[in-house]
Amino acid sequence: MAPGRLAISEGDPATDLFNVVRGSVKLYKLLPDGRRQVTGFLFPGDFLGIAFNDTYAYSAEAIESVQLCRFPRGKLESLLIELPKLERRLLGEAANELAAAQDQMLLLGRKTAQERVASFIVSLSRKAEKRKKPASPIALPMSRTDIADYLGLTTETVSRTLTQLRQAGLIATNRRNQVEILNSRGLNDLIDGGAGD
Amino acid sequence: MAPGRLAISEGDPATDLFNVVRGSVKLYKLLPDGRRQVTGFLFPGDFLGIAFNDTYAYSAEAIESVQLCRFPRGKLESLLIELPKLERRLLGEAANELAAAQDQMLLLGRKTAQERVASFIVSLSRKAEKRKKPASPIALPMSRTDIADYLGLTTETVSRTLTQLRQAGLIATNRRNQVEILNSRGLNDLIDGGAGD
DNA sequence: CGGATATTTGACGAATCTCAATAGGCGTGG
DNA sequence: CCACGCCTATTGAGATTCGTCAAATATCCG
Repeated sequence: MAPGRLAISEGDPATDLFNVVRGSVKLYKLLPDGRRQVTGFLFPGDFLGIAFNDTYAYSAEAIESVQLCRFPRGKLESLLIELPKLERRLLGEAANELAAAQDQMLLLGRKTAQERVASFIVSLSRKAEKRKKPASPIALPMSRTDIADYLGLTTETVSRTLTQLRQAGLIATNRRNQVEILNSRGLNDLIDGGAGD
Repeated sequence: MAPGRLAISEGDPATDLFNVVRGSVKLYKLLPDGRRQVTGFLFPGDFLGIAFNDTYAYSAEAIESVQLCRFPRGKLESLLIELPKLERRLLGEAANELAAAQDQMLLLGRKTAQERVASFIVSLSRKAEKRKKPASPIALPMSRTDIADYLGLTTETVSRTLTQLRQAGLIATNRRNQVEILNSRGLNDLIDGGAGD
């Protein structure tokens, strides 16, 4: 699936469940006037479309070229009955998403721009590690606009904040949209106001 | 359980699952320096402690005097095996929480103070309806501080915004922490920038 | 190499926060 | 039943962070 291609659309009937095989995906919700909130980024191994309601709660769009593994909802139902372990697995996935959502609420409601960007970088780094990838440098396949809409900021503020972090010697930015973590300790201190306040 | 009493604490082993029988509960996360994000309010019928991980992701505190129905985790496991329907029910609850969390991310990341407060009032009104209670007037059992920490604002901004909505003729405030919705249409227009922008 | 797009940087303004003071509500005790 | 005191909510004035608008620079790709 090509970059920019829509996988699912908010409000559509939730007919399928997907698993990301390759590439990355962004999830988002829109307001009528175009304001956008990116609610998450998905990477290989993540599930897409965990909606036990009738319709999807958000839209999903490919960032990089993406390969998805599709489970039609109907077959899923019977699969769940055959494989109770799968249901438990999905339940676990949902719980993880829920915990991530709560962290994100804390970020959006109470963190400063600097704390948000630092949190974002560290969070991507940790996710990369979980996928057995190096914790640094980490790729930022999404645009500044996507990051801004994820962090509740503007692209300008994201850009300025990255510059600050770079000037503070905490990170370095590669030309290939990669971020290298130079001072992991310092970055972690920033995340929840432990220092730098 | 008396108001202010802690039901579960962030990071504690997730030993129990609760159902709210009577009263209301707030869920929240804290930053080390005391900043707080309220991630949700629970009312009768809602589940508390849906954490399939080892530990709770947030703390929970009684707002009004609360009565909880407790399911020890161990018994729950066997219950789930006996009653697959319960597991499905929990899955549904988790999905609903997830959808609510995404709405809240949109609110925290992209809505103005006025839109946040209007959204909050309407959302409480809808929840009240689901519990077969009148859609107006609605009780606000939580303090202004709780509301502010839920909406990512300060108590002062919440207070000022309520005053604005009152002066605009959209709501009336009872002395008993109740809000009456005078102009439902107007309030709904505010929620996602449909008008008033 | 050149045009289009994305990112960075700059100057200014606005929404919200902070700090401070006032007013209102509620319980206790006279 | 009313007065006092405490706590919460409201209101006000000024500060600050972040957003807006605009321009410059970098990157991508044909």
